Amino acid sequence: MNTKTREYSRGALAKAASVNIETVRFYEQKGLMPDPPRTAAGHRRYSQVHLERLMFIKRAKELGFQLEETGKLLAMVDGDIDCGAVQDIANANIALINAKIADLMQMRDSLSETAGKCIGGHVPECALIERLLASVE
Amino acid sequence: MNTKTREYSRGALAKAASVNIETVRFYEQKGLMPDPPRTAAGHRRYSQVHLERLMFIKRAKELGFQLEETGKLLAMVDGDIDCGAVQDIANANIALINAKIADLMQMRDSLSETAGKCIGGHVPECALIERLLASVE
DNA sequence: ATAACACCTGTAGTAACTACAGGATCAAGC
DNA sequence: GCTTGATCCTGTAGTTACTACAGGTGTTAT
Repeated sequence: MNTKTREYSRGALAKAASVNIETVRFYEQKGLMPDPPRTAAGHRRYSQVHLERLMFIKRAKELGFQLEETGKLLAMVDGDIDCGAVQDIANANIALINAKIADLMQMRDSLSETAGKCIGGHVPECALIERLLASVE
Repeated sequence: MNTKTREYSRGALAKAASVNIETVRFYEQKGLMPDPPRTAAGHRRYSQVHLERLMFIKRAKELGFQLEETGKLLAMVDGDIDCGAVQDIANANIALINAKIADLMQMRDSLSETAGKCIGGHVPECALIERLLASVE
């Protein structure tokens, strides 16, 4: 537990969380981050709370959550946490990720199989191009 | 070989290739598809050549090529084919796909490991939320 | 003739940012 | 106290690969 209440400018917050400075503003626009208090001149002043929240979003992203799902998770953190609901969101995401992986593996296998037949060089007989041309009918 | 020179409206072409009708216009805007001849009233008239090209783009997409790369492949089809250059594009794409797969697998493994610890129910102790909250410092 | 459909254009929306431009403010050094 | 350079502010546009509308014109079938 740290009781020290550090403050951050937008740039400092972004740096502390290792995200792009513009991303912070973007998350505010999207409602994922709260509008921070401002200095008299209108500069944003963030606290540790904001940094935690930004890190939360970043970690969720690293686990493949879309911002919309991340928003749902944050809403639960703000309200009350339903571990069952969280599990549902997680499982849906796992299914989505698995589908993407399957798609990509299909692409890769198909592509590398064809590309493996390429003989190289400046010639008109190219296995990959032939495959893509595969005339209609 | 079919010598029958069928003609297609935009909708018919899209249907023949199983792509969205708007996608055809989009590919024309991007320069991947040539501007087709028009009827007196300005309606596009496509031929078999256009259908072949649209199918080419569709197949390239199925192999994971971005439109820009697909454009390069098409340029070679229009000019002269360098199988070595095609191979390079293909290999770059395979590397890209593999990187995406690795990323997604990392996400999935990490996520399913954590989600597996969730006990479900309407409780505050949620393994996934805990992990995302992981306080700073 | 009229209805229903397909086509035309331009524009805006999607996801998740990123990158300006043009101006205001801040912090540090002298 | 003043200057200078960094950082901040806002609004807006660009990225990828489409998709979806609105409001109007053309085509086709009955």
